Amino acid sequence: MGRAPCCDEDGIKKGPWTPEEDQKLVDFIQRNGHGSWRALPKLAGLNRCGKSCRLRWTNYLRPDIKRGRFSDEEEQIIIKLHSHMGNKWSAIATRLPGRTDNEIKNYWNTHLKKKLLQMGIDPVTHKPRTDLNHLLGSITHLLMASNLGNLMNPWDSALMDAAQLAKMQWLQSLLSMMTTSNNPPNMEAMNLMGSPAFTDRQISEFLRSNCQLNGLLDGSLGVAHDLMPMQSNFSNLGTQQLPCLYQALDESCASLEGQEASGAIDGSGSKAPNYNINHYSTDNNHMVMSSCGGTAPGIPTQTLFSSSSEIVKAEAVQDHVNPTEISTRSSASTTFEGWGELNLDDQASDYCWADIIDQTSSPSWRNDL
DNA sequence: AAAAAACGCAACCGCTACTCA
DNA sequence: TTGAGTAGCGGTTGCGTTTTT
Repeated sequence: MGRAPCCDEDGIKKGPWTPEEDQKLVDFIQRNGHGSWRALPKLAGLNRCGKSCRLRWTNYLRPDIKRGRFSDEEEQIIIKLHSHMGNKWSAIATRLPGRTDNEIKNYWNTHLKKKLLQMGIDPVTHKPRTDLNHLLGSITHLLMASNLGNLMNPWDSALMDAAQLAKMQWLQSLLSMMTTSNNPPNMEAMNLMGSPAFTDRQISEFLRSNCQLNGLLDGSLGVAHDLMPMQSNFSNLGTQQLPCLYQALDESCASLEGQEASGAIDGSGSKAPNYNINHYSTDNNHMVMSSCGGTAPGIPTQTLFSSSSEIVKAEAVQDHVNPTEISTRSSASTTFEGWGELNLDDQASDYCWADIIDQTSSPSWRNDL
């Protein structure tokens, strides 16, 4: 090509438009039409490039532009059209009179995308989010809650009831199966998880027969087995309540992934960690384990390291835990303040369970492993 | 009350497609 | 057919505003 950009001349103004410039542009176009955009600035007495004038006119000054909030109907139209067309903003804009492609694009990126994510819908594919990463995130979220709760009093079965304990143990084992090559998924277990209703006794039995043999769980499993089995009908949960769960998960993961390691990890800073949690995620074919320490739930800092199928050998940096215990331990050596903010029995937790069970019961998920 | 972080939007940048000589 | 000029598109950035700490 080699053509010089239209706006690289010296002295051409850039940036926000002033009301005076707007008025000049509007007056000129109303009198003469825009004609050639390249010639327009000179003719209109504007020290702007033609491209800038065109954008200002089409995105802001055009008289038929609709201002204000997008209606629910408009939102639905955008979502529907985007599911068919993707990021074809100009094509979408032709179906929404008075809205510009730029406005729709901005609205999509700042509002609708988040909205879909919170509804558990992938904004790119417009299908439910069922990826393995997300599942791991869900599991990790619950494990984090589990670990934090146990720090308070790991042996108090009144506070960590049988159902909760069984769930957490099961999660640990599930995670191990997903991340350990020599522990292929147990089909019996998968069938159990896929059933519409199962009891904690069933979960407990499964754990006892499968996981303990593999050295994945510690003796605390018996607590769950010996207490009254509570019926857990996870699959009956409504999907309309998923948004809050996904939001919580996203926020949780974002806070984990966005933080840099700091003095809080090694204790050199003023804020020594008073809790520790582990976060697992996948990075292509590698497991990534994040060991996190912080002073309050929701704002952990992290150290990141990865190895191929060897997370159990990864070093637990900040609390010096025996590496072989990483996948099974349910408590940390340090104290934790503010654990009460994490309630394993809240609705979000249950929806998370529904999500996990739903996903792990599908044949495709098993194949992924 | 001040500082920091998050948010939202207008404008810009770079690329591609189209037109025309 | 080729290449210059132009318009349009989608991604990204910068900055003012709002919210949170």
